[in-house]
Amino acid sequence: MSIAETLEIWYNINSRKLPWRESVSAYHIWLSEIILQQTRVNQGLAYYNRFVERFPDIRALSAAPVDEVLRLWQGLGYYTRARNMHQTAQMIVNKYQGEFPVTYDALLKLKGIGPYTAAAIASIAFNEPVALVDGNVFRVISRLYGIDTPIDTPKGKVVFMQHAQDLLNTDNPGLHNQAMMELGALVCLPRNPRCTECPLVSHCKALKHNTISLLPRKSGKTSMRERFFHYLFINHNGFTYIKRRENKDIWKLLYEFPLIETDRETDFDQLRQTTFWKEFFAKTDERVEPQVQYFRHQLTHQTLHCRFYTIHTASEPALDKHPYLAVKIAEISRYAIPRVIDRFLGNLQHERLL
DNA sequence: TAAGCGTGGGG
DNA sequence: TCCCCAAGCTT
Repeated sequence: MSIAETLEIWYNINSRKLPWRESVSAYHIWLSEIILQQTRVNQGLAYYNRFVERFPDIRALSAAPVDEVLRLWQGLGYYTRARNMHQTAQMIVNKYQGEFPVTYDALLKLKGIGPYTAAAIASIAFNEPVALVDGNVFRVISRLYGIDTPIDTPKGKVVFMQHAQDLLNTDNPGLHNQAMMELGALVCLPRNPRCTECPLVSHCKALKHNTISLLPRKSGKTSMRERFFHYLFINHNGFTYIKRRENKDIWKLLYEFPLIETDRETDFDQLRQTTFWKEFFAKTDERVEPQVQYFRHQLTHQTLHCRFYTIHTASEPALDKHPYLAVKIAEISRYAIPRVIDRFLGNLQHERLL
């Protein structure tokens, strides 16, 4: 029996039951694939269900304001995915009469759809014989064939893509692709893989050569940046102030409190000397609560040191130079906010309940 | 082309 | 606690 045949038999017995696997609609496949980019099934599942319920079809999604889409996406990370997904929905409704393109090449042209997602939709929804390569497939193939070419290089992408395409069962490409990923997700794990349960154990070069723990190989080299965020949580008669991040940085289009960013640890006195502070509080007297809440927030290539200063003011801060939005504190939940601000607000609520 | 983009879970 | 990793894409 071929590797592909063995794999499919295993998949038909062992695959997880997941909501998007109940559907063959390109919309559902697309939605799940965008959500699952760099995201575990367990983390994305609830988001998928919420999106399908709120936006049952692509027209509903295209008609929503981007702020609502981001609010629903809040907490999932990589927010560009939500913006691109929304734009693509509008493109498909306005230019393609609400119908997805049906080929890999055409799908690839849409925003937020790269080689992986185009192959996933084309093979699963439209039965096109294109292999896909994601993190799971890199792992399975590198071990199966004992390939130590680094996966995070242009050459690596070519090499692994070729092997994946050679291995593809063109009779049922969608099933085959999902089976490859499922094997990586359930059996061929990054650490402590379950080789005794693996249907391909007799074919596995890495197991034979005892190189499982060395594969897949990565070229490495990543740098870490430290940033210091000082958030001003204003309370003026139950109102606080927020603004949408518009620049090319993290959390684009998410809302946040007035922010003073520094490139090193900064104490409170230094903060009060900043131009922003002087301008912002020029017209009012600020009373800062003594306890400052600190959160260390870890991103992939940045460590954020976030301090939240709760500040009561007698009158409204100067909004002419700094166009912040006044919102009732109880109504912040209407806006999409970064996880670390959500954590801060959660702490507040928790303390008040105690 | 390499760097940047979030968050949560697990070892 | 720290580091790795996860159904990748964009610029």
